[in-house]
Amino acid sequence: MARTTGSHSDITGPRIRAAALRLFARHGFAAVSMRQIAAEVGVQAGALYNYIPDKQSLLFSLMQSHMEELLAARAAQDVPGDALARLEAFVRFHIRFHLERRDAVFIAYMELRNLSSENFAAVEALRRTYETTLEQVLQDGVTEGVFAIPDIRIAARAVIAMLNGINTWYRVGGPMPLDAVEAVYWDMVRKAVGG
Amino acid sequence: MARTTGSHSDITGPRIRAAALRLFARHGFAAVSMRQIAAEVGVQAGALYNYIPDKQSLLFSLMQSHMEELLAARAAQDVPGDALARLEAFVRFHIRFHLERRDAVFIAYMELRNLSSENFAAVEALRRTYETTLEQVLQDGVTEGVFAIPDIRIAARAVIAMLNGINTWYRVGGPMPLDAVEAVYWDMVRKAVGG
DNA sequence: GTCTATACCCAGATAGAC
DNA sequence: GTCTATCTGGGTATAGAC
Repeated sequence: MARTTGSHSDITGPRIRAAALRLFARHGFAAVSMRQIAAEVGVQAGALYNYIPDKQSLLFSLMQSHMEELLAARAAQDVPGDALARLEAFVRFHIRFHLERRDAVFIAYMELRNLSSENFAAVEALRRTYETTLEQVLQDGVTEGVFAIPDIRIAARAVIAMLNGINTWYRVGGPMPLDAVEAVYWDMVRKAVGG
Repeated sequence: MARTTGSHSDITGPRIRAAALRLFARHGFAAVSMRQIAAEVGVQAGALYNYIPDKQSLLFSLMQSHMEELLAARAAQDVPGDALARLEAFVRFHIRFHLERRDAVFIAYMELRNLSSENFAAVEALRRTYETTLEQVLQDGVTEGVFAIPDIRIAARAVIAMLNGINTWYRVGGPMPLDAVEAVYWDMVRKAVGG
């Protein structure tokens, strides 16, 4: 018979993170209480502090993990090749990765102002690194003569902003297959950079 | 000599709205207290309730006003003409309007989940109406044969998302003139729709 | 219309028993 | 590692004097 009290260190930690991710995404960091998170996990509020030093560290940890997973996945995905193919791969990767992690993506964009300045700087550095991986592809394409882009940095931001917009309206299981979404956005991105 | 207490109904109301707009944009709706707003205005918290029924009505009112001003400005700006010119006008209008009202724009996009379902529906309808004014231009351009767009609705959303991204990085008074920003984004939008 | 005072409730975080 | 109990502070909103 299961104990209702005792040691659960290896499962409670991840469950706290999962519950916080869901609740922060749904209601916002400031609107979610530690007691709500604890209730979702099935422990008392005080028990959370065996796993996290405070609420804000929990937020930062969630954002940092998300960004690091994003960067790792991006690094594994960006294989050598011509710039046009690499840009298409970026677009499709970005769409899929971000649709698979809506909660984390939502938090990463909406809760930046709830980070301390040091934590903000750390997350911002990771975000900037991701942006740079796209800039590199765009720059290579310009060098190869296949892209026509007046401002690389702005173009990278514009592409990412455009793709991030998908999360606000696309519903998995809806009428439009993911492949079709990718194709439509890839068409627009390709044209926008003159490819 | 100025009274420190008494009647100020015609100035206190707007000051409450201005303070709330600024504080909500900076710290988030849930993180801002009525006491903070009152302190910013220079009254006690209880006095706020002479002007607003509750905190959420204040948020809704700010968002609704913003969207209505946006729609009014858009209606005044969209003059007849060829689709390419109207699209350029939309892009330049959207950029300028949104950069001039960063706080309201930020709130309108970030605080939707803090609205009651009725209030959310009202704001969403206004947002959708704005989106439709862009769709109309895109549709006209396709009909005229000057645009090549696989999906009008997605294209409109993509353009708006791309342009909204400007607010996250552009700083008025920074190294880049507004004209240059408009030109770069117009170049990308024009190409993206095949114009 | 604004004030003071307060009702009522919940927040984050900690202490010490088990 | 989790519990119960609690500290301390602050939240929205209202009541009634001025």
